[in-house]
Amino acid sequence: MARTRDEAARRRVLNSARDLVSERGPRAVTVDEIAAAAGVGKQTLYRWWPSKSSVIMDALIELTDPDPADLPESAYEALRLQMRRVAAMFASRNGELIRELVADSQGNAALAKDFRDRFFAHRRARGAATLEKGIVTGELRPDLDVDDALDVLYGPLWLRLLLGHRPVTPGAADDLLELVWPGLDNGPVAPRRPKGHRPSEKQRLRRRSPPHDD
Amino acid sequence: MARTRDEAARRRVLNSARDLVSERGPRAVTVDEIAAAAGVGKQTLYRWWPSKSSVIMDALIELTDPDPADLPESAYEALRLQMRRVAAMFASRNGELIRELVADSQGNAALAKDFRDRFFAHRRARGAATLEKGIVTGELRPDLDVDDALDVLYGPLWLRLLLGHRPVTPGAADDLLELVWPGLDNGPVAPRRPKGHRPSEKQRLRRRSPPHDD
DNA sequence: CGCGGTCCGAGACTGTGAGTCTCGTATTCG
DNA sequence: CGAATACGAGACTCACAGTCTCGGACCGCG
Repeated sequence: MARTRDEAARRRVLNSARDLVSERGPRAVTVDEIAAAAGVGKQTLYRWWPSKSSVIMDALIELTDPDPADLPESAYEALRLQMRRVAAMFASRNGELIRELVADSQGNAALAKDFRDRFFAHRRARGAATLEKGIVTGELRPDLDVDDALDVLYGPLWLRLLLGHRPVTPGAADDLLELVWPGLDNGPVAPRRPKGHRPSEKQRLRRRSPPHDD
Repeated sequence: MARTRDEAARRRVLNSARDLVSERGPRAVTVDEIAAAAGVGKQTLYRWWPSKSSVIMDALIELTDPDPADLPESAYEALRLQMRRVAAMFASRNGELIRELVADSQGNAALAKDFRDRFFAHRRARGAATLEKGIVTGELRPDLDVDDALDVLYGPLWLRLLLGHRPVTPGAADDLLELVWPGLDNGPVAPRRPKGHRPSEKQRLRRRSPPHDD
């Protein structure tokens, strides 16, 4: 006995949010602008989203969901690829969106939970799957704590994104994985660590990283 | 040919900021309240600090600077202690301040730089010193990249602080160090890894961490 | 086919709090 | 002693998230 939700309006809002935000950054975009660009009343927007940040998060999730794809068999190479993808995302315009959402999540528990459940958890599950598979194949330590390992692998990338003390590059992902690997590796047993991931002699003698260029 | 800065007023501002913020959290405190509690005009406050966040950061730095103290000889134990201290700080009321400052740093480049230079860099330098000493003594790999190692050790704690997907506890610090250690350790040579830091059999068989209780 | 409930676009309105401006007073350097 | 500047107090501006109000459009149900 009533009117149904206007799906076209929903799409216009998300598209406008995406465009405006990737053009001028999330901080500089106002709710009024998103609504006006979408040709939508503010009330319509607030009927379906609880806050501006929530709209932007929906737009972000649409932007970044495509992924799965096929991963290398080797756990090492699969992790390397996954970490590189995250690094690339952090370095892109989407990284700015993510920073902003994490910022708004401080002091907004509902948004924080939404971010964890709908954005973070998905990606984390992919990493967990890779690790668990590596444990099954014997490439990774059987007693490996998957959650701790994920924190150790991805924490540094998040730290760089949010603190900005160092850039986030694909090369950084390689270095971090290489550094952590001995703690994940199943050591002397089973399928040994893949050849070729050990650093060159030049790299091995390096102590402080020069800035990466990739 | 003029009046000088009122040092007592500066102190009153920082003390009021500290008290109010630790009582009600940084988000809930307004500039007007800080100024009123300090018995100071808002103009005086803005004459010496560029923003509310800047005031809070100054208060935080005063609160958390005391530390150096004597560290264990062993690099492993020194790192463990330092990581535990950071974990404790993150879990305390100061963790909330830090989260808030990082949040405000997104989209405020000046504050971000200030935070890195005056808060983050100090603490990071302490960790770097521990690592460098460990390299000299031969306990740590001679080709260790100190910056990468710091990111790997502390990144997970920052991630938990800012994302909130898992709690930050001293026990977590222990687990993370243990996981990363094989990548830092100088392996079969020189002063071997300290005895007693290897997990018990019960712990080694654990895959996913149960919640820590310390 | 028509009626009532809900959605819609548009935009006025409110609330809040950071940061600025003004003013009369106090201090201190020259 | 006087010009310059800091001070306390508080009024003011401004931006913007979020709410409310309208007349009109849509749609399921009877």
